[in-house]
Amino acid sequence: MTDPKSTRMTKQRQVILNELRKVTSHPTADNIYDMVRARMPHISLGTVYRNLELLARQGDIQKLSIDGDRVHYDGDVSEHYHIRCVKCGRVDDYPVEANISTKELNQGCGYEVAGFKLEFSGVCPKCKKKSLS
Amino acid sequence: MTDPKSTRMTKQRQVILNELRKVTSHPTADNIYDMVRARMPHISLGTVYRNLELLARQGDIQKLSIDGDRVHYDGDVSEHYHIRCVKCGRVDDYPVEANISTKELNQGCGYEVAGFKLEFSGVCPKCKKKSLS
DNA sequence: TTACCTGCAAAACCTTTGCAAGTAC
DNA sequence: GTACTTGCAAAGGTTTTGCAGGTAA
Repeated sequence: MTDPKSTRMTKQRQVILNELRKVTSHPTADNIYDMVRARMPHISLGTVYRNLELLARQGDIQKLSIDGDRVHYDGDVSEHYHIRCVKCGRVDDYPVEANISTKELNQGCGYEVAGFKLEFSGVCPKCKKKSLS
Repeated sequence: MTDPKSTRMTKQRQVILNELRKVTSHPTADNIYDMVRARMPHISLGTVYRNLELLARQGDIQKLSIDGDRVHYDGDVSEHYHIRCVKCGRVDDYPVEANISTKELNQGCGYEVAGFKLEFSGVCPKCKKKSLS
């Protein structure tokens, strides 16, 4: 896939973006496919993937791809961090300040450092309850 | 796959561990398959995956699964961080101190926090050169 | 009008798994 | 002897892609 020179706001793209901005649940591509199909039954999964990729490249959404498991998407592009449940895979926002300044980054091993990813892991409230019973 | 009650040090497992400890290159399962096949031509890729999983669960090696791309493995289990080249996917050690204390972690959003993953991204020296020409 | 985009289905890709034979302990 | 492990090959699940017809600007 090569980058297009310009992009168009198609109905599909708009609906995907809307649905994603509407929730705080960090859905996977498949989740988003389901959400969007409720409004647009004939959309294809391929289109969902193509648009998520494009929107992420444009900076309209965020791709959360930490930890091997499948990719999650976030309509909130402001700087914040996440926590993933090791039992069920659920992803939530995690309010913490990371004092890693990007200024001090360009010092190691010859890389042109661009940024970092930080993700927490743990057991979510629901799974905590479940393991008690 | 359920955890075995005890594990045996098979030749395959030993060679995989040796090869991984020998390098600092953070290879993927496929890379390791190639490395091991040089010494043990009949080993199967399935065996490599099974052993990497098991060794990681035992804490003998580290699984680096940040950032969507395929999983890399690290024979060095001491605490340190990594940087991944956004162009070629290469993974190197990145010497930085992260002052995120695990004590302050159990405060957010009802999770039982277990840990965090931190990975840097940038352009590696080779790819920097390439993009200049 | 013309890139860009879509739906569909097939392909690609990495990883996991079932099974019968082999092996560490 | 008996779990644990292997090689092989097939299956699994997610993501990507080719193509011909559609559509935003």
